[in-house]
Amino acid sequence: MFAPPFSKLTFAKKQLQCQIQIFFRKTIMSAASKALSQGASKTTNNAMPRTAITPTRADNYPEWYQQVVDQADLAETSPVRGCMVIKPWGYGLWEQMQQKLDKRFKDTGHVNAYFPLLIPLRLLQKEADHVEGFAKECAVVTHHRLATDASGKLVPASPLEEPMVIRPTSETIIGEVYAGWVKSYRDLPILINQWANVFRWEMRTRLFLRTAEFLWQEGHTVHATAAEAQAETELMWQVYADFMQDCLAMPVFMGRKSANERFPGAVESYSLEAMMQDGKALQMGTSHNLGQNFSKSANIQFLDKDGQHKHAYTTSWGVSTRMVGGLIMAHGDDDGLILPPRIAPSQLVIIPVVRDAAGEDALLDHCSKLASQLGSLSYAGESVRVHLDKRDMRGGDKFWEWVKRGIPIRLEVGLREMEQGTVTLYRRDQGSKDRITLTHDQLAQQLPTMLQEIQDNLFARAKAYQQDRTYHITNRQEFEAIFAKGEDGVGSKPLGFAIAPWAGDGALEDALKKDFAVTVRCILTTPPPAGSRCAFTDQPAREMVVLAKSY
RNA sequence: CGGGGUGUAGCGCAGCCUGGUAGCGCAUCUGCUUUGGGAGCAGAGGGCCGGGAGUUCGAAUCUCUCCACCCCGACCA
Repeated sequence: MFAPPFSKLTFAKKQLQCQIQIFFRKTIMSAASKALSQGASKTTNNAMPRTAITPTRADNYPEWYQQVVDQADLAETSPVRGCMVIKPWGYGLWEQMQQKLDKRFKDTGHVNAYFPLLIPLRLLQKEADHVEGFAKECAVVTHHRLATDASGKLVPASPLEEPMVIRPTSETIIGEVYAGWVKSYRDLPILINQWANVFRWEMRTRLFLRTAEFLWQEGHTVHATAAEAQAETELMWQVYADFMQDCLAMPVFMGRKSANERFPGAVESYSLEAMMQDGKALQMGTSHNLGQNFSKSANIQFLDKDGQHKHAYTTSWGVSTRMVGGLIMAHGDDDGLILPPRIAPSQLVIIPVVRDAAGEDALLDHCSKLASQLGSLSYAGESVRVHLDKRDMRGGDKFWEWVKRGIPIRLEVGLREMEQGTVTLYRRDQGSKDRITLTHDQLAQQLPTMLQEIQDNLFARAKAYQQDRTYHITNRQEFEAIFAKGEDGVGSKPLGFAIAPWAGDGALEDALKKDFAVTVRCILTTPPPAGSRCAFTDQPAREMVVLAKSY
């Protein structure tokens, strides 16, 4: 066994500096290179507990995020620039989100429909602000055929008379269609949602957080009055908030968007802002009151009860696969993903501990029965989702794989448990070695409660973190304590959200963005305390804003 | 679109300066040993070295030229 040249280690220097130093001293070089090539620490040193994910959140948050996406088997980059492959465990998460949201949409009177992927250029052209907002990031289809050139290569042929854009969002095409549907006040309201993919030519992409193509839902509604449209916008905003808190166990700040941050073409945008564990904000969803902007550009008119032709009022609202990224960064730890039970694709995994072939069949049979027994229980109005992991792998590998995937509960069942009629249970919201032994009856009795405990626990943790990192500030010095970098590259307070009385304008927002990379995430609905003054301009405060760095 | 970098086995890399047709770790497969935790030992399979052209007896290595991707900026759910 000889030591490999140091250069071999350089690529991972950043993540593994600490480990490398230890390894060098101990000259366990084979262990080190093994660890490096797996992108995971294999240290056996007690002084530094081994984590399933390397680096840790504290060491390198962005890299930790990428590793979790990889190690939890959620998604990977694809051969297509900027586009991801969502793998079954990641897609399962999205399916759970879809299911829960869809129910809420239906419960509030909406129905689903589907509109075309391609949008003729002239439609996009119609709304000026909208054009300006999306023009730079559209993929454009210009040909409708492929031909082979002299060298046998496929080349686009037959140019389209009018190019089409791949929808970056569907306001324009849906507006065009709605214009044909709406004639009378009797046709209103229209309450439609679409589950779809959209495409935006993003410069820099990160799995789930910003990819060129992503999956989302977009609700598009039409109303007879401004008040109805406003009510719809706020209703769906609230539906999102309930979903995020109840299912994703994520607390959010809710507020209006400033003119700078508003959706192109909207009169008012309302957002939900969640805090990630690095103190940065992630916009989890938006609900827009589009006023008459799109109904005028698409000519959505109706004959009202009073015999007058009027332009309708429209709204749109959406959330995307980006929420998966938010979920990872809100709940994950240094051992990987942690999933709230309500949206976990599987809530419980049974890992049979097989010692030798002798008892294997009986054990698997025993576990299958246990799985169906547990699967017949219900939690949060649904059957408990149980997975039996029968794969022919070593137990330890399976154990850690499920830790990294974030499954809420792991059960181990070996011959010993089988004989005793017990299981060994581990909760993902507790230490990876913390286990309890339960009889089947105890388990069946306690499981639903335990799932809810995990759900509540995750929310409470996220909420505590959010509150801990939310600072109420009244002046610029307090702002800079959070966001201005000192000599060591960090502020004197941990990065987080600042809530400030505000009387600023777009120019001030631009300045804060330029100097501190901080933006107004949203304008809270709560008014500023009487007599309070803007933290930056010292003018009488108009409103309270949430300031943060964001994804 | 500006600045920098990288393309060698599934993944991560070495080899290139000083040309002699390819190596390491992990992963994979097989056997034995292990087994309440992310194994051990032994063996095996896997690469026209991003594409093309040139120099040369000979190119992963030198020259030219394309192409792709990554990082930093401008943009964003």
